[in-house]
Amino acid sequence: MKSYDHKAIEKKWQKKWSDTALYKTREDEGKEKYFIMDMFPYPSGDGLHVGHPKGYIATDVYARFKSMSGCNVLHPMGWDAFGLPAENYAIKNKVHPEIAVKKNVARFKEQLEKIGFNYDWDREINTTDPEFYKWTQWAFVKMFERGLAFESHEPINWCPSCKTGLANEDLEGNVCERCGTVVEKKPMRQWVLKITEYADRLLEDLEDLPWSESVKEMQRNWIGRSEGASVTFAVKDSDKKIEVFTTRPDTLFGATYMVLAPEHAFVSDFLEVVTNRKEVEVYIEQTAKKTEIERTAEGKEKTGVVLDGVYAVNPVNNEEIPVYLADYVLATYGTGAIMAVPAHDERDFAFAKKFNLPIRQVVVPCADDSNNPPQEGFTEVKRDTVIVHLKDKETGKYALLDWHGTLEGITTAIMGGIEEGQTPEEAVLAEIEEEAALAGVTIIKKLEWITAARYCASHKKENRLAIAHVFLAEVDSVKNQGEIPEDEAKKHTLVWVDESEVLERLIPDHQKQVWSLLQRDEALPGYGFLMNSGKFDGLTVEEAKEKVTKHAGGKLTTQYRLQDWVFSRQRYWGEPIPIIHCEKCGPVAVPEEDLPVILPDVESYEPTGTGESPLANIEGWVNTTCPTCGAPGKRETNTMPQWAGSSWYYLRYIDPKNDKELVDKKKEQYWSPVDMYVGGMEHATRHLIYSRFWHKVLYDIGAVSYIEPFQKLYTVGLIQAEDGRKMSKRWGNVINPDDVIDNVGADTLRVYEMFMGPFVQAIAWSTDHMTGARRFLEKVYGIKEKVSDDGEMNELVLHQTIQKVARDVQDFSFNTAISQLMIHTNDMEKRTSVGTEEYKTFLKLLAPFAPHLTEELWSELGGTDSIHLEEWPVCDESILAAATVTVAVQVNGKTRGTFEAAPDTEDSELVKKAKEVDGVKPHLAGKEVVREIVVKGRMVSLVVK
RNA sequence: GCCCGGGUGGCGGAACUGGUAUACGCGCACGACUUAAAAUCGUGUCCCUCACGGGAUGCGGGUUCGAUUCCCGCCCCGGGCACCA
Repeated sequence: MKSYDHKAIEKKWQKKWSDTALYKTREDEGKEKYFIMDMFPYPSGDGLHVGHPKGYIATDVYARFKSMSGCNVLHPMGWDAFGLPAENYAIKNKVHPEIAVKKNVARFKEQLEKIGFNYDWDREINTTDPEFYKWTQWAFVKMFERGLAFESHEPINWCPSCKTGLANEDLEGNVCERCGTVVEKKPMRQWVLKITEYADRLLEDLEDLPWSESVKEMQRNWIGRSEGASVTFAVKDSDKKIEVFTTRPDTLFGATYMVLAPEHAFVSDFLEVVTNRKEVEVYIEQTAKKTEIERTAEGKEKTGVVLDGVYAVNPVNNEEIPVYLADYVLATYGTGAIMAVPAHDERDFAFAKKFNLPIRQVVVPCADDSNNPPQEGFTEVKRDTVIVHLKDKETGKYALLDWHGTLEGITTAIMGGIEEGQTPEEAVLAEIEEEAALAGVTIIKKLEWITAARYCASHKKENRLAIAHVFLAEVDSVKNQGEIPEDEAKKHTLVWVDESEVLERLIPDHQKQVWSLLQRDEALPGYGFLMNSGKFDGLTVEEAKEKVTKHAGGKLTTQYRLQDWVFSRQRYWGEPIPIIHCEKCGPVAVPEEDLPVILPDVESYEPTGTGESPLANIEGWVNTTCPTCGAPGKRETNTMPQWAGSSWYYLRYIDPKNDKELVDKKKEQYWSPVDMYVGGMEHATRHLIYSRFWHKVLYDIGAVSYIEPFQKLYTVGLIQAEDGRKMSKRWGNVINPDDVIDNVGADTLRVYEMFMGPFVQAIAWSTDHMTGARRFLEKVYGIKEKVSDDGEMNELVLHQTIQKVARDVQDFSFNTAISQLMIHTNDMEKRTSVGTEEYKTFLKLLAPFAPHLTEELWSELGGTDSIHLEEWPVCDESILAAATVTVAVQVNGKTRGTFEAAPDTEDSELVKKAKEVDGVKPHLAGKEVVREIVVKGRMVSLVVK
């Protein structure tokens, strides 16, 4: 299916364009500015990601459109080509990182030019350029001076294969992202950035960003803010104290034991005191050996050991409770210690069951009956009641009551009040006797919780709070069922239903809840009011939180899941951390005038294997003098992670050659923030949080003028293999873009990738569907034959297309933009001739999508300059406004016909016309029109009786 | 388990702010051209019905003159976090 020679055309124009940027970065007066960025590498194999150029094509289309629309466009290339892939390549092929980067960039450029990507390459920067990383080091020094960068000796992840330390972002689960080896824990000195200090701002400023909800939500989860209280427990016969964090201070009275993280430092304080020291030490050792995978692979099965002889004192009631070590408590979150409330926490519940610890309910789950809600101003009355689910052993069915009269519509289990002097069990048997006339009943389970419901007894002007004791009972057979008394039968009908239907038949929420609790063996949900809590009984959970905290002498606090950012690597590669260690002064920042600290030449830049950076072996580099006191000092040999440069590189693109400051303030104010950032979902929680943090630090030190770096953010949907799986060399299902370009051309590839579906959505590649894109371009090419100056014009379709393509490209809805271009093409194809002006305008609209073909046709039509430097066509709104509209007519909500009308037709005239439409008349015959609704330019809706 | 996103023909998908559901493309069927095939062009293509008409946007209910769109309950798929107290 070859009707135009894509190879010749594409080659010709790529050559002509090679030294012309099709959208040069400009700062022309009076033009709108646009700063567009993407982060995807396109080249595949050899250490780079296997991928498709969808992201780049999209930003390219967008940039061309903006440029043609008269905007100043800044569109630099992404970052990944210079980062981790290059490093991997360097290590694997034993070449210097700088060479690896150069190779990658050259290749990157070549591949992008193949798909018609062509712009101002002079702005590019990369990590090996000291002029660039000087400013990364500069920012680090500023952080150090503000206490935001500090040293720490926490255990870190160690990859035994790469022989290097890894931060969380280098891991997938607990597996090294680069080599797939399971990592170990190893204590090591690290530089850490205090990102937690920015947690609240990172969270709050998220609100106003026009990002997709899912990315925002991921960041919120990642930061993981939770509000609660910190409470201190004294230790019996000791001056030690244990502080815990809890989100449920309202359940303090339910704490029946305490748990410490086994790896937590303060555990050793207790070793002297415990009477089972051996056992405790064994457990600590076992936990340390377990990898994180083992810990989670064991599921939620709880393990732990008691600290015999150690008791904590609950500050709310001075109760002495045992203390355990268990690995379900993490040393890294909160204080590394918890109070355990088994009645109201899943994990504590599971642990308590396994270790036979007491479970004390302190919150009664209480639901307001939505069918019969409590009324304002009624007297509050409390009743003790029983609810019993009765099972017929023979059939397996359960007894339910369908209520009549005032309770019509309600279906419940058998229930009733507990009379004076009755036990709940006696009440159960009595109710079954009364309501079901059954004897020979056995109670088989009593729910360990009590529950409650509030409802309104309107006839007595009472709000009732029913405290319910819940039971499960069985009857051998219903054969000897007696006569149900008349007064009971009047109130309700007894029905027997299958177990699977019980839940859906039960009507007030409380009844459903009771059934669910009876089925499950779980901790209780987190709403209701307090019990077993002394003077706080009866308060709601919300009311109690602050009051109980105060009573316990604790304070309300906030915790985050987000941890500080481990910012050092033991590698050659990367920006050296600009610190000098002096024996007298400690760690001292390298003065600004001595920046950048440049990587020395080195024979082997592979990891040393000892955990130290290869730089540590270069004595001439390591030994220096302290900038403060002049005494001998040693340089920091750790280097920064790849995230360092990528956290702010977008700012450097604005002003890549500046040697005076990070970025010129005026230029920064002009171009910032990035208007459109396109990347992958994998950046949602790491790169995008790190950049936001870095940017906010720069804002705080006055280097930039906006609090957020990126405005619109689009995450590109993955192109899956034709079989619906991920493209992977392992599966052999990879579609190589280079082959596609060879077969059908770069233009077809571009059109197809933009047309295949919504930009953000993951879609499977389909070579079949791609033929549609090729056919479309062939039609466009074919129409050229009938183009003439006096050819036929369809202004309406043309201007509709101008409008829709502009709007859709703006919204990144490339698929619908192309759809409209196809509609226009089909329209031109049906005509015998096409006017030159219309065709030329159409080509301009198509140009961003199919740059080579449109450039060729443009020049054939006499264009001397590039079509990509033309101006974007302007939509003539008056043509659209003057077009007649099709008005639909609905009768009682059903469409019965349509008619054509001028857009400015009066409402009354539209109604009159609507009533005369053929398909409508029979539906009006003999009926009265009671309502007429007119939606201008769209429809008339008639309601008849 | 918790949170987020989604469910529309045989397939990819479209539908402005509640206003003619199924645009555009792929596929399929029939026809034209051809000795023939491919390519191309034309016509048709949600389901039931000869028709009138009726029914369909995961399922059930609600609000509305009118619901893919809003509300309530459920099912399924995708993704994120996950012993985070």
